[in-house]
Amino acid sequence: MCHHCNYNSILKTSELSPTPNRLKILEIVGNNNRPLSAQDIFETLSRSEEINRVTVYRILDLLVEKGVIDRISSGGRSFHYGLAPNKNHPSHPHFYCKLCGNLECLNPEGIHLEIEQIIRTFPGIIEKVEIRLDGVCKICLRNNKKFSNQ
Amino acid sequence: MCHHCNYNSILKTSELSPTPNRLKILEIVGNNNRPLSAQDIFETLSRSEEINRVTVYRILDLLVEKGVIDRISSGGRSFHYGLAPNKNHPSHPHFYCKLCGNLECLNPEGIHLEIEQIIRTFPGIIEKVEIRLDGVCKICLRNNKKFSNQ
DNA sequence: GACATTTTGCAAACTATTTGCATAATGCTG
DNA sequence: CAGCATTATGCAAATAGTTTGCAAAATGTC
Repeated sequence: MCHHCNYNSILKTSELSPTPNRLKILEIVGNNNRPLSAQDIFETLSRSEEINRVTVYRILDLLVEKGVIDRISSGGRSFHYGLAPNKNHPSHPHFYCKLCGNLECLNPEGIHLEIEQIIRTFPGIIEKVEIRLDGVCKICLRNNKKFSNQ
Repeated sequence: MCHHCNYNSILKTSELSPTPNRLKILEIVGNNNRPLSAQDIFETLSRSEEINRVTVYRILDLLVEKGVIDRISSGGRSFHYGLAPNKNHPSHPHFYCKLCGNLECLNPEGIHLEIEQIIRTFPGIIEKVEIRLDGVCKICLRNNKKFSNQ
């Protein structure tokens, strides 16, 4: 969730004209506290607008390409999208619940990743690092006897 | 790649009867130095055997469920599969090349992940941690002028 | 206002994976 | 070893998520 971002100017500085659709999709991604799937975004937007699913995919691709948002592996079949790390939003790990399929953001301070050695010695280019924890979330744990005694 | 594993006994201790197909799939996964997609495994196996793609998927699901192998998010659309961490194979990060789509294993010693605080305070169950670096691999870097001056 | 460019929609294709159901193989009991 | 239950596999079709091709609509430019 971002209260410091001017989405309009983010689009402009990324060489993207701020069309209504782009703006709305970026707002949905940015104002959410967890990475959303294309389907999530499509459904959210469809509640107030007429928009085609393909348009959502294309805008998401554009935003990823320009580095405005990140495409995140959910642990399930679909990609999820969240604001790319910047000064207001430090890079952070995610948690994927294998039962309900939800993806949530974890506190960036909880994790210390030392990776300099790899970056220094890796023969290619490293552009981003993704850390994901998989398991069962609090809610599914409560609803699921099977896991409650582990 | 595993030279210390007796796949047959791994299957048995996992309550799985060591059918020829299961054994062959586990061998392919275990003897490879990078996580493979179901398609990779299917193609490899098809060179010597008649096997159905669905059987490959089902066996992979079984092996994941029993904890013999890990299902790894590749960064692309398909899942990849590698031996689950054990005493011979410490958990390690992966690198995904966004150009060629290959996934490779990185040295486990290159990365230090401190995660105890999260594990201690997380209200659900954490079963596994996945670290993936994304970028452009050495080979694609060489073949791709576009990236060679970064 | 005419023309070029960009953005969106729609239908259809495509990739990876899963499901349902039938057959084949295997294991167990007497 | 026959009969039966269980497990493993195959095949066709369905599904989920995403991408592509092409045409229409919207926008920007002179």
